[in-house]
Amino acid sequence: MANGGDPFAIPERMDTDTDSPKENKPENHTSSSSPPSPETTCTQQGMEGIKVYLHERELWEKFHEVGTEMIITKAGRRMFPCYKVKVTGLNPKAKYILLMDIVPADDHRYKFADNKWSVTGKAEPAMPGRLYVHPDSPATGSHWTRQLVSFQKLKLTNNHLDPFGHIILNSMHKYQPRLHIVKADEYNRFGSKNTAFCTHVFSETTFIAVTSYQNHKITQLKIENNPFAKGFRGSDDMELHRVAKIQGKEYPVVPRSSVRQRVCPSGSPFGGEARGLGLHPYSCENGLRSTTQDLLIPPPAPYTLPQPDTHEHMQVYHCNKRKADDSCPTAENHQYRKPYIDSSPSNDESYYQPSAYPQPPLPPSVHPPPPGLSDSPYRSEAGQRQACMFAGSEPRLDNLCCTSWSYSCPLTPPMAPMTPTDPYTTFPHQPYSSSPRNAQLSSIAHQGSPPLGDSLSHSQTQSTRPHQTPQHPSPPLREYHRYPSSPSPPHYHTLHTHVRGGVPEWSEPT
DNA sequence: TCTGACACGTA
DNA sequence: ATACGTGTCAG
Repeated sequence: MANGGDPFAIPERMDTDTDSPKENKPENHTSSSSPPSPETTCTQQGMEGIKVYLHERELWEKFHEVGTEMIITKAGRRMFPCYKVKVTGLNPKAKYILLMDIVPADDHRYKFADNKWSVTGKAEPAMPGRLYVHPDSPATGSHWTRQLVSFQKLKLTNNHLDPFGHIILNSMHKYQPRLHIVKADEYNRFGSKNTAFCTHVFSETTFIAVTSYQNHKITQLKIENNPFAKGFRGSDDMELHRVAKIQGKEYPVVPRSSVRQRVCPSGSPFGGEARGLGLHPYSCENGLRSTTQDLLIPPPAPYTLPQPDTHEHMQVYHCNKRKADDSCPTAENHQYRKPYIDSSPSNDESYYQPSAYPQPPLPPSVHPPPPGLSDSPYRSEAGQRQACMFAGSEPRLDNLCCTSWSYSCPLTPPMAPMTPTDPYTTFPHQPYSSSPRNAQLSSIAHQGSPPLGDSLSHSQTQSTRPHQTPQHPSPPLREYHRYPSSPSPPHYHTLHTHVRGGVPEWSEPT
């Protein structure tokens, strides 16, 4: 195993990709010059025609060719390149929830040695899947298509007990970010039998989580392209010196950015010889579409996440921040804002609020938002709201409901055997329960949810080109165990964003 | 491997 | 000016 192939490559992907990618490119294609390719296409009940284009794909590809690394820290670290997409094909009047999750790309643990990544063992149990709901959600198609949708505020952490709602990852493991577009119903809810959603995967966004950069090439790419790292950029001369130095020659002047690692002149370390990891430079293809059921189906054992039981494992966070998301301005009328964590850390992160949580089981009907939810801070603070996070062993979009966040235990059986070592199996998530909202949410959570799966309609698409093993013909997602078809965990998640009078008015900034 | 103080940069 | 996003570096 191992590296033999391409560590970076994603194991079987659902490749049903079909649609030809590079065809219709929207004008707005955010990514500059390159192949436009509509990286994705959704097809299904109301989701057909939706296309998603990865912004700055060329930049992603540069990183991908080298083997993208994303730093994970206890406090949470943003991703760079930032995950931004251009979405087209949405019904201007319909409301959608856009969210992301990051799933294991495979079952391996990696190491970086000899200037290349290689498999060094079996992956740790997957962290509970957390969903990062774009702070503008829910919003109209018009809103989402008007401008780039940025997930720049999303943060990655290696803290399994992270209280901020950041996405939890294991260091030295490879991951695949995914974007989900969920259609909300007229009440801004979703999760009903007819809820439609589609999933978009850009293979060039796969990365290995690290606590410190391993490949110096990646460090340099980050420094060269991330504005916040400008301080580490050196002059050309310095760069020359730096390079020379790392190559073994000594020079008097060395930029700060200089380093601890040697540059590897050839090829991408990632995948060792697997230069062509198969993953890169391709435009995304679309076409993957699975039925609702596919998504609902629990991932194969290997991929499964812990606990079947759990409410305790589900978490939904909502982040209310003081500032509007840079790229995603939102409504200004917030009425509420409060930290949900007692011991909240001082930064604004403290405004993340887990909306739902483990709680006692509840009544089945989730849809009418539980009292109180309507007033929840969620909606309010729209302008400040940063994002919502969902967490669970395996989030399931199909269970999301957008009027309030909540989850319930699924009918679905546990996805898989829980791993004893999984921290989440035992982590109580107590911190969150302090929030009233949480209580309410939780109250909704856990109820048995209808087998949404069956009726849930959605479509999935994947931008990646089919590479490697096309052996799995159909339900791509399911076959890939480390790559669940949907963020679906064993629980039932419901998202409720405050609704007033039935239909919240998410203002759409211009 | 991982952590946290640090300088330096953006916004 | 403040807040906070960066990689560095020593431990």
